[in-house]
Amino acid sequence: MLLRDKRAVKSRRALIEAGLAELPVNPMASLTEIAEIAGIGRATLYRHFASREALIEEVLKVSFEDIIQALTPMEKENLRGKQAMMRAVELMLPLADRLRFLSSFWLDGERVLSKDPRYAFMEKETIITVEQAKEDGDIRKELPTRWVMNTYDALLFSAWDMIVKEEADIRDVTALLMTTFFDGVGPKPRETQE
Amino acid sequence: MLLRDKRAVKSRRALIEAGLAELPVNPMASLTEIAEIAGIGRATLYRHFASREALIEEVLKVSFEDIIQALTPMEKENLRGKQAMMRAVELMLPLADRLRFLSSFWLDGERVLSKDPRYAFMEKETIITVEQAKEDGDIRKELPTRWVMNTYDALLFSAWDMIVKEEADIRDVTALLMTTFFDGVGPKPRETQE
DNA sequence: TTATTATGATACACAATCGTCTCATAAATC
DNA sequence: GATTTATGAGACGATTGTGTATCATAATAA
Repeated sequence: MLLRDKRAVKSRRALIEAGLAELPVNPMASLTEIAEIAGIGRATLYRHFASREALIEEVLKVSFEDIIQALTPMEKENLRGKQAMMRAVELMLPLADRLRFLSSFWLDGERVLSKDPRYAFMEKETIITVEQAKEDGDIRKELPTRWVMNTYDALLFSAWDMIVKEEADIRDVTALLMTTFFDGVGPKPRETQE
Repeated sequence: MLLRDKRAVKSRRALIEAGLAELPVNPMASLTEIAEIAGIGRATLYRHFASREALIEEVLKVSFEDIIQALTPMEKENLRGKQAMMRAVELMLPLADRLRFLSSFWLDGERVLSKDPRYAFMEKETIITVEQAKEDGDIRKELPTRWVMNTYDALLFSAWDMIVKEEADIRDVTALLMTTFFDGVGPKPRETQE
């Protein structure tokens, strides 16, 4: 299955999308179910992925790749600290389903996403950015970087949750996220940004 | 199995604890595995719980009950708004494993926790408290209550994550949570309290 | 057009899980 | 101490998921 054929590309994509959508909601979904959701025969699933593990691994890979790819525009923008964090939110929110998939495997048995080198890469970038924001005075220095990062991630999922439930659109949620993150929910929003 | 016997009480408790600990990490865990973790024979598990579903339902029930019970001291304290939210965090954080279990079944297939009447009860209380805080000027009125609640929940899990990883103790995390929630991570923490 | 290739359907063996049952044993209740 | 009751171990059939194989068909590539 070398993906030279239109059909193979389409099948593969459908299977990955099915896994991406179904596995976080129903982690016990059988490969039969996933194939059905993808609208593809079970046998074909096995032609593309040797096992359940292989499918999950592939969905993880695609999720990481998509997120990193979504962030590539930032390479040329030379943002730092707070500005970089705001831009990253904007770019990642449309891919919240990928983030959800990653988070649903956050603690999954053997896998332990926090030890994945791809996660480590993204984490390292975030640490740098948070510490820039601290230097710039946009984040209080006495807050542990780990806590700030957890908060950042937590708010991203909170934002995603509102988007999928259609309680707000991406624009609104991005604004809510940034103001809550930097200013909290308390009164009198401050001018912390230029 | 009417729980008049010491042994039955102990077995039941062990099984629920095993489910509470294992299912969020490994949602595909078989009942054999859960029985082993509990240190109890598989046959005995079936004597207590008719099925996997029944076990999960029971763990959910116990989780809800424990959380609500942990919050009972507040009935006599007559707190409102921000004060009530801070106190609730303090009381709930030690039960973060229960919260984690609930959250891991947040979107689980048929269940959809957000439609559970027990969840609806807790949610209703939270809505009231958040709106009190808005009236009191402790939370900005222009923020959607739904967003504020999501943020609150998200930070609770963020806090729990640091606790289980032993990156901070409950006291520190409670303080981080409250300051981040009400003041954000930005500079110059304000005097929003009393 | 012709040759190639992915696909769906189906059948298959294998393993794991499920849920029930029995029976001897050990612990509890009385 | 006598009786009741929960337990562990094991056997059991039924069901379900897994992974492989085959074959006719339809879409693609050449």
